Amino acid sequence: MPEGHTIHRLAQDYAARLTGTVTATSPQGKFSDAAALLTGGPLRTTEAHGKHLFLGFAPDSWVHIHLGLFGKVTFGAVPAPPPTDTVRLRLATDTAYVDLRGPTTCALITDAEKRAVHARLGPDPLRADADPDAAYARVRRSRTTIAALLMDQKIIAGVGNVYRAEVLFRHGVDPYRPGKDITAGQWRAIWDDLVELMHEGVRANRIDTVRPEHTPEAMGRPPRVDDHGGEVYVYRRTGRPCHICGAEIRTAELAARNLFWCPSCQKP
DNA sequence: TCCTTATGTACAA
DNA sequence: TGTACCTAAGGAC
Repeated sequence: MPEGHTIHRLAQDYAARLTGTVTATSPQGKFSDAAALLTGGPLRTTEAHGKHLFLGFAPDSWVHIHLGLFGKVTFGAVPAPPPTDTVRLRLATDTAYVDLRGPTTCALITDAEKRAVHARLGPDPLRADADPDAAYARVRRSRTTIAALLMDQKIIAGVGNVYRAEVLFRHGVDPYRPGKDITAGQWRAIWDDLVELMHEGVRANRIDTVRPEHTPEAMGRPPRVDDHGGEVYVYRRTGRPCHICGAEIRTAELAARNLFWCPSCQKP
């Protein structure tokens, strides 16, 4: 379930679990040749930028992974069970194994190709080298809606449909507001909030965006469970009451994705 | 057992 | 804007 926090967490987990000599296989078949090249070497380093994951093996040799909408990674201890035939890449050591299924990208690339991936991505709130002003320089010039801009990985890397909906709610911003009408102060607040929310997402390995004062307990309401594993204000809550004002959460399709917002808390 | 849906992206027209 | 791609879970039959 991949937004940027998932990928940064995977970078940490791959590095922590795969120490020592690695054996690589591709039961599904599409990565067999590359797996043979990786086998016998150590996993030297891992890195994430937005939703892109890089596993560093030999010098000038990286596995570039993008999970897309369906990709999943599962970790386990040896003895590893026989892989199912959908496992694109299994990396195994003496003590652990990691299975990758359904990625949109899994390719062996060079340093230069990796640099090209970084070059087409915007700043990532989870990276220390990120420059929020570089993102705002593009946002403030754009007539495109802020909802679409937040999903554009060239502008800001790592935000997906959940963080997009939730951060706009938290700042009371109408998703249809054009980028050029977002003030520098608003952008800074949104960025700083994403930094905090996404770091918490890496730590917890899920997306929680509800402030302590708005939890069901704090508001004297029955406990609730959002079906994607985190506590949120608007994502996939179409037709249900806003946690703050009680208005019905709305949904609409925007650039082939579902957008969720509270029409009362996020007025035009 | 079939159909829908999903936290994504790239490419063609 | 539409379509293709990759997988699995949940719900309707």
